[in-house]
Amino acid sequence: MLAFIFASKYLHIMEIRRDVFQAIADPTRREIIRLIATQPVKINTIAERFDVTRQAISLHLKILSECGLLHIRQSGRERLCEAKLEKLIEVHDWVEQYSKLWKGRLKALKNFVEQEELQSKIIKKNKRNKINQIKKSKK
Amino acid sequence: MLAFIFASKYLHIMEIRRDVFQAIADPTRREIIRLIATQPVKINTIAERFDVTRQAISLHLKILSECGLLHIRQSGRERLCEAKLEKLIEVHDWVEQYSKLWKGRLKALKNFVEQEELQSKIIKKNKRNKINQIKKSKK
DNA sequence: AATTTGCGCAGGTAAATGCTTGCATTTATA
DNA sequence: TATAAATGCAAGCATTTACCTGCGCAAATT
Repeated sequence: MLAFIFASKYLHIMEIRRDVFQAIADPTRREIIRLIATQPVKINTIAERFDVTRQAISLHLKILSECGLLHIRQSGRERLCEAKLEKLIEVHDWVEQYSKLWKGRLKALKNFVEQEELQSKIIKKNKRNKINQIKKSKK
Repeated sequence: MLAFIFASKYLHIMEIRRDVFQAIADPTRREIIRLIATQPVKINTIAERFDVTRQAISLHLKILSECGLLHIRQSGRERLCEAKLEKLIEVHDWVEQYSKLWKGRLKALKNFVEQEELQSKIIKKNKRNKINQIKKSKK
């Protein structure tokens, strides 16, 4: 428990601020992942697709590489960037634990709404009966 | 196409820098989500669980709220934070499109490794036969 | 009515992020 | 061998982030 408090206090200092969640937070980096998802691509080719300098893209690639989302392979004077999509399992698993919760809730909500509808129908029916009774008694 | 280039150029200016990916990038915010995932919790109760000030936590809650991951409900002088986990669908779907790719690759890799093993066995077998032949001829 | 509790808001700081320009280095190629 | 191409590295800058302290205000509690 103490360790937990300690860890949470110094998390922003201790932790290498390069986890997968951090890496995919940036839209440019997500776009890079999309580009290299199916086949390895040269650094320059990636850079050409964006309107920022090659250096800026290089930095993004470094971040992605540092957190294990891609691997850079030297090939002559070129460098090929290959996606390591398995690293996304971390994110997948994290979301998955909550998807169970929200799916459960949606189901519960659906049941609730259906129950409400049923109740509302019964009330309406009773109301109609009462109105009919009043009408009858007026006659 | 032009629109895409334009969009990608000004993405970091145009975009409200508060998307779900950005929100879950911070470990403190992920921990907050964990705390309120199953039931609504008061702001102060959340803040007590961390070693930073209430104000810092309040800011995190604001960010989570702005991107739709939680809803703050006033209840007298208290404020209850309720998780809106459905918002994680965005992340879920994004990861899912790549999970298909990485699963496919792992399968391909498995096949490749199995093939390699088979090849290696055949080679070893051939080698063994040769050695035996040599041994035989020596005798 | 006075105090406590639960919060928001404003202003300030240090570090991180995202980008730039300029220069060095290695490897193909004319 | 000179040159072009593909890249890395370093220094600098604006913006954002993740904190902090201090203050104010309204709803409960005493």
